[in-house]
Amino acid sequence: MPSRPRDATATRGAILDAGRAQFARDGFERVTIRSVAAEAGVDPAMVMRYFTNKAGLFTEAAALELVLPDLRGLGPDAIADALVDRFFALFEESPTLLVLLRAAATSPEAAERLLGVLLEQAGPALATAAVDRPAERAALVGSQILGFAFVRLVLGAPALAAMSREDVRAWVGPTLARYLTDPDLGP
Amino acid sequence: MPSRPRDATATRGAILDAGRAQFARDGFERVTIRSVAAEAGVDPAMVMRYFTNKAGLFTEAAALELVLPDLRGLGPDAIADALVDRFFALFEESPTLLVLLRAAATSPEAAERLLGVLLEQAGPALATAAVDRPAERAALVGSQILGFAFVRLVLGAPALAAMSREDVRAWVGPTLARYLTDPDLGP
DNA sequence: CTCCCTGGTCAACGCTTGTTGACTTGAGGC
DNA sequence: GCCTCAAGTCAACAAGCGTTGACCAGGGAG
Repeated sequence: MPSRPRDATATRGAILDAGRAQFARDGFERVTIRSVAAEAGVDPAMVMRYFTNKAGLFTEAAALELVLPDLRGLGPDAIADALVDRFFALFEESPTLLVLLRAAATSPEAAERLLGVLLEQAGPALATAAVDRPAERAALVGSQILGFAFVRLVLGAPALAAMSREDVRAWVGPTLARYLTDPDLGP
Repeated sequence: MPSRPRDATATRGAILDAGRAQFARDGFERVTIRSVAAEAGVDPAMVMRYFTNKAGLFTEAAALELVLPDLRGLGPDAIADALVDRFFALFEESPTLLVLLRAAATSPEAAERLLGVLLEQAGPALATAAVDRPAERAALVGSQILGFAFVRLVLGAPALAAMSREDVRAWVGPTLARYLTDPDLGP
């Protein structure tokens, strides 16, 4: 056994990383504490020590801050580009949003958390760019972003999976811009 | 005990209905054969008798035919209205598509099935209305429809959940129309 | 060197799950 | 009235799960 040096924060981090990776791949229920511990090279009891629960591990693995850019004063095209770039980066830099997206489909708690992210983080930021009806417009932007991520990353549709960041900008950017700024939209 | 009359097709149907309802509410893994049997008022062994497997029950509960309308010769607005109406009805008349949407998030097999529905059923029908790049345009339409359903039905966002069919037409119809028919879209 | 606290191990528990096989019951054909 | 086969019941199985508590070890402080 290599028996790594004893380091609480390191093993805690290893468990959290392994958990996040598995939650992103398999959702909540298919992930077992034993499989997370195995991937982290750790005893299953360590998971309980640091996260008390499987739910506790998930809660921490799914903690998310969108940190959206300031959209005030930008034109429709610039808004769209900024949003596409930010979400593109968000999905690339960490699997956290994918964790939440996957789990939300089968867990009411996770769904509520993702809805909270949408309403409390994305909502206010997007509202600053909406010409009217900010709740509807922000939710529609969220629906297109999540739907795109779902079909691209979860279903793995080739037509969307093959798109580069520039492609995504060109294809869905205008939709996001219009959802926020088109005054003729809505009933 | 009321002891209903012995009727194979009736109990089979009761099991299938209960299974579909629970899969639509909870996804695949949270549903247990015992809970389905209980809701159907039947012994758990009956589920195995008629569907051999939990997977077999799911396969049958998730069988889906979109039956999209013929879009050829329609203008952009008519195309959008027809699509919104059809999917609105699809989600209302049966929980099957919701079953597939929920399960796809955590099961590769279900994801492949939903992707198959998208590529083999929605794809060809939508391609008849696409000005070019039919694969990309059809997938984008699918992403917006599934994303809308996800945020409305799974997350339960109030702004989308409160929309009537006419509201949905007015808000997302133009997006669907442009994804298919806007010649300036894409890279 | 010795204490002791923290990080880590181990084996087991109780429970639920999918699934099985042997059994019982009911109704229609002779 | 009885026989038979389909429909339905019952109890149990093996496996996997989350979780627990008692135990070991190792390294810095005195």
